[in-house]
Amino acid sequence: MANLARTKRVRINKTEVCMGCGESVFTNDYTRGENICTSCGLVASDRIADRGPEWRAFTAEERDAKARTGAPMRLSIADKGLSTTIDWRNKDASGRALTTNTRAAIYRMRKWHIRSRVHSSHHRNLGFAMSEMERLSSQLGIPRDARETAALIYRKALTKRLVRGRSIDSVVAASVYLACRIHRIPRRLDEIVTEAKTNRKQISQAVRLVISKVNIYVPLASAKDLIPRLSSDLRLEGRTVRKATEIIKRAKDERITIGKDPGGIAGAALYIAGILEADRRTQREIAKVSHVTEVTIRNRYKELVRSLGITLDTDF
DNA sequence: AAGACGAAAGTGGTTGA
DNA sequence: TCAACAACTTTCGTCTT
Repeated sequence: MANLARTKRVRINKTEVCMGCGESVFTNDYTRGENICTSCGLVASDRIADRGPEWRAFTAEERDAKARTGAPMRLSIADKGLSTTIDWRNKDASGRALTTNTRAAIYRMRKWHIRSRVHSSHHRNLGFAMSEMERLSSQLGIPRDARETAALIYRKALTKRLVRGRSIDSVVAASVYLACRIHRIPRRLDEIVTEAKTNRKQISQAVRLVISKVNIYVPLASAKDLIPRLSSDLRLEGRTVRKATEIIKRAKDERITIGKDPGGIAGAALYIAGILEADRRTQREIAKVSHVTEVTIRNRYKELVRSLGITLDTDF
């Protein structure tokens, strides 16, 4: 009876109903880490946090037994955030100075403790890699969970000895890029390249290597995932965005998207949707935000119109 | 004058021998 | 390792709004 009001964890995604207008039209804007209703523009946070513990306890003993403490384990810290350190001060827990004998013992312990921590090249490597990864993903605004995925990919690559003979930076950049793909965060390789410490060639080599040798499923970049980012850059209206999404879905079913630049497909879909919904943008504007040329937008849009049988007559 | 169109030639990456 | 290839880009003259 007492626990009836327990908060439920709620996850909002495309299938959820908008609290603002009641329509079920959410799209995820992973670039900005938000969910935006395509009908009324309501922005909802990804999750409504449940601040309470996930367990229930009915007696004091039970509570004590179930309580846990400490920071969560994180893969993006070289030692997963679980290391112990030995203080440099020669004082005991209550602040008293140590005796000469104990001090010598502590000194030896400290020495070996530090040595063992950076003992293997593996750990040393991770130390460098994780700080670079933190820098890179902060620079690119990558959300926490994608960073953890990137860290996991890097660890796998390292244990498979893929970093040998390659720069740490290139494998780090590749891991971050792949993590974005897995989390469907639209980041082009070029965006990673501009912030990374190595060149494009090395990074793309590392990307291919990791895909082939590390056992991870990396989905292909899809036009659908680009829609939220592009449409908000173009300030398109909700109905246009929905129309574009529909066009992409149909194009995918018709299998005409294979091997094509997703930017071109997404751009063309938005162009068509703009005409149909009287919310038009020029090919130049769209080409600019989609990072393809006007010619590509044109080719894709001609192709889409032809194979989907879309008529662009707006006056009726 | 801006936007759209399409032809032609050039570029970088993938694939298969 | 090389050539063939598809997709995409650059450039440019022309047509449309």
